[in-house]
Amino acid sequence: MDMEEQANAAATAAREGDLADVVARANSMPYSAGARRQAPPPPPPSAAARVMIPYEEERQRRPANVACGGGGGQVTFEAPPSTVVVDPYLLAAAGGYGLPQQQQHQHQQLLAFQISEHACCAAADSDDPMRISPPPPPPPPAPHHQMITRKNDVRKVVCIPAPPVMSNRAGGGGEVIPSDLWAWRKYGQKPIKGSPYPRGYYRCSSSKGCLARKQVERSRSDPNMLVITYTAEHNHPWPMQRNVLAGYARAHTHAAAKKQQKISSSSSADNAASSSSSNSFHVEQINPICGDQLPVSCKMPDSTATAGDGGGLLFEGIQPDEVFAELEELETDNNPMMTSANVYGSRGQQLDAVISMRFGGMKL
DNA sequence: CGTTTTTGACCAGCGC
DNA sequence: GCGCTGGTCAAAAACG
Repeated sequence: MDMEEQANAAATAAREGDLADVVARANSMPYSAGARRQAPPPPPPSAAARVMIPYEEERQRRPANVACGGGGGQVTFEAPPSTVVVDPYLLAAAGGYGLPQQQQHQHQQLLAFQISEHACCAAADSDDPMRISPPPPPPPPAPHHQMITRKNDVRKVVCIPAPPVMSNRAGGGGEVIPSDLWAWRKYGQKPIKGSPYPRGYYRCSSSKGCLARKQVERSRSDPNMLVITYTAEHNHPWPMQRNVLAGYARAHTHAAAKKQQKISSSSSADNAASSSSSNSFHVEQINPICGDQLPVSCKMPDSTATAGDGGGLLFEGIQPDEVFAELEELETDNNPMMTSANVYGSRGQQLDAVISMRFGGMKL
């Protein structure tokens, strides 16, 4: 299935006011303006998808049972049970922190998609699902079968639908990523051999001394998927207050961004949708623990898009559970496939958009 | 002033 | 040992 077509279709439907499609539309929206100086845009996705990468060999040997919904086609393969772990910081990244305990628990259930050892990204990278599902015969374990850092750090890999490649987009060679609740600061970017897309390196800036890092890159074979690799853990439960304005706007207030904002403002409905969708993303996921295919719409807060996210501004003036309740009502009323446990607002701005969707007479 | 992004340079792990 | 590659550092520039 052509994910780009699907994204476009979703975007079109979203403009018509359907909530589910609005959420889906988030996937196709640019998340932020990156920075100015940038590498030339990556080659067309189609070309990238055909690139045979060094990881292919390893991928074919990989056992598994974890499916990764790629916004379209899903690839199922096996993953070592031990790798299926729900990480606190990942849960927080998905909105787990700050929620009532019961909701956190529910959230954790829904977020049991965390897949370590790049199982998910392997699926995302795969340009030939049939090669993986049904799984190939169990291969002999490779010495470095798992995508582990050279320092033997355990990594957790999460695949999320990515915005379409924007040729004029700045930030990581056109890379535009959704952020989670944490504050990330980009500290490096490298072109990766075999991939037309650069990899961005981020570290947690919410707290000094936090070792948490993440790497963000587009899937080699599926540009519509972002592969986010988390390394190390946060040593703090919640993004701390900080001055997010300094430097932050750099990635958001460039002429191009402003220009685009101007254009998009022509439609108020469109505007509301974009202000909301541009701050969230949606994950079609499968619970790897029970193996059940539980499509979960996980609308994660995206405070700011790229690394400079305003973790410290979370739930500004609005209680999380308050919004949660609203969203629960909203979702159960309009989209049984979505649950309140996986829909969040992270900032006043985003929540305003969400709430306006709820009360603004917008068709949902 | 504090923070961020960008980017070239540097360092370390791995394979040959 | 050497080269390749990935990961990190740090200076410069920019922003509110």
